[in-house]
Amino acid sequence: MERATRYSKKREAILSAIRSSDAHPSAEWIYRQLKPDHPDLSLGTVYRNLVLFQQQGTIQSVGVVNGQERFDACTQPHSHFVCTHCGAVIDLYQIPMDAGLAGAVEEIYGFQVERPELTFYGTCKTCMHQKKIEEDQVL
Amino acid sequence: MERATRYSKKREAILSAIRSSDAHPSAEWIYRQLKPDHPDLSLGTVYRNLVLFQQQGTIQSVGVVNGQERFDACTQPHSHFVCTHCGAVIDLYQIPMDAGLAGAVEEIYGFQVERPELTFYGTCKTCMHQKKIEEDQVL
DNA sequence: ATGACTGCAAAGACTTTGCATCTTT
DNA sequence: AAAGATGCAAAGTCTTTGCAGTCAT
Repeated sequence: MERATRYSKKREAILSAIRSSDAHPSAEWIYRQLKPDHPDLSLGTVYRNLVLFQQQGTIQSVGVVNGQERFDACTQPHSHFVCTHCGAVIDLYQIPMDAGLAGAVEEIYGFQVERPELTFYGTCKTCMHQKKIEEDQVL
Repeated sequence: MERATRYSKKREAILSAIRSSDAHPSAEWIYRQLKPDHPDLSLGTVYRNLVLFQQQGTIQSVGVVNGQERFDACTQPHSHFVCTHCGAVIDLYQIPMDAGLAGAVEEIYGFQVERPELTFYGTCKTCMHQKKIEEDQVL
């Protein structure tokens, strides 16, 4: 038995905020983003709706970065890059995920794969420049 | 200037606990594992050493599962399976990671890749059996 | 009117940290 | 003796939740 879902202005705004960003926002980011136009928005509502969207399959978590869970409105399989310096999460649409691997996992190990995730951790362009500047200053 | 590290019995025990398990333990798991033989061990020490091991490159985080960070003493690139039902994290040594992709990310996007991570989320064998039993009971 | 949605604040879970004490070198 | 490592407990962060009031249907 599923619980009925009603329309809610704030829910719509929350989903819209996620969809309009490619930064893979956190709950806190969404909250700060919407607070000016929705002064009575509460963080609890953001969290509750994030749970709902995930249950619906409308959004997906892309993992926890620096202690905060990050979300993606694009639920098609695609790769990500996570900058370990600034915490940026960036879509890598040009890096293909081998579609056959999920099937291989199911065959070889007998697991049921719901979602593959290919993520690269490292330093983004901006932070590389920043690091270079800092190094030059020290030398 | 680096800070010197001295020998410590507990540090050794913590690393050994991680190395002797293939379950990708959490801080809590390590703590409970060692507590019987080290009654005066504190959770803070476990956390502090986990940070140290990661800085040294001795261990790696494999991400946060059900709110708890999980660690791996095997720092060679290899794939993982995460069961979203029981939280198990399992090595997939037979699922190769395309070694060329990291290079492609660096070339195409100009990022510096330090670590690729290929993870499959789904239901493990044990939980699939469990689910089947539950479904049969309902019907 | 009913049941879903929300704000608010308290509670929870996990992790970090300050300080006094103990260990290693 | 000097500096690192630890225990303990408090504090910090992020997230969840109970309850009373509000809103959609």
